[in-house]
Amino acid sequence: MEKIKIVQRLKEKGLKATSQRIAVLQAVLSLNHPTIEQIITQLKDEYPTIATGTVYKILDAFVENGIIKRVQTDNDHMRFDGIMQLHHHLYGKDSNKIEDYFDDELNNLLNNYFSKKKIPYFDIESIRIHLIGKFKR
Amino acid sequence: MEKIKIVQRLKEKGLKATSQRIAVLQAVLSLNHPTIEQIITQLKDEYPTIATGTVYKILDAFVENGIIKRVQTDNDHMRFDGIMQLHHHLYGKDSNKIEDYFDDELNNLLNNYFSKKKIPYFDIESIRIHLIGKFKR
DNA sequence: ATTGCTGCAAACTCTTTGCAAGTTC
DNA sequence: GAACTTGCAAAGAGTTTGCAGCAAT
Repeated sequence: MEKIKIVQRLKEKGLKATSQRIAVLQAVLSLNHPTIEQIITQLKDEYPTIATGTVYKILDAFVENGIIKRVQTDNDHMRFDGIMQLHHHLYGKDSNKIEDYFDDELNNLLNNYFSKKKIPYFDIESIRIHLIGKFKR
Repeated sequence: MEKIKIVQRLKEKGLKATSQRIAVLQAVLSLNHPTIEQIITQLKDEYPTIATGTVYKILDAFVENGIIKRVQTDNDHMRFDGIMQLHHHLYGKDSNKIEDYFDDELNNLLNNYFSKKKIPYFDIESIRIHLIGKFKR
């Protein structure tokens, strides 16, 4: 994504477009569900002075403002996802890999299903599928 | 669950049925996706001498042996689930609540769907739905 | 008796916080 | 210039580890 769009994405939410934020958002978008560590590693080349605490603060601000999302994991460290469009995830059982999975047919199927079968005590806002299995080589 | 079945569940996996393990498993089964803290709180009454590190070790052993599962969360602390039967989860958006959701009709629908629509580079072993929304009061 | 488990406390790792100095609008 | 953001370093929280003593089989 070009820098101009990144800046836009920040300003839309009322966040100041500092060079650190731009770099962090670029990193999240270019990496695949990265941990903080991976983000910092990626940044250090072009931005060796960035502070760990700053990266945490930036990512928190992004999540709060709906610019990125946290990825759910069993346990390991925080991971982030810059794709805000509805999608699902493939979780590699042995590898630590998480891949995006887009499937509108599936989304329709599920929306249909849950529009008929209501859960009495719960209002669904979004539906996410976790497909757990193995990536083929 | 009665104590005898708990002991069975441990011995089946080759784990010694210590009183600490029995108490931890009972706690996980009686609580709703508890954190470690909740488990320890529950245990302290009847078992005030149990050590935090021991609880961590016990839970790890349980997960490794398929006696319980970890629950995925955005970020907060480890949570555990003693129900091994296939089921899904409702995540309260504001509350921190996670509830179980059983739905065989849904399971069939999804199994059907994915038996037709293969993902070329991925072998699905299990499908879990996360329904994110709000619990009605 | 053997093997495995617990309790404890110290060590680790990741994450959060506070504040002065620096930037953006 | 006002308001916000960064860097830094220290503190916090949760989790892991090692080992001597203890318990289960």
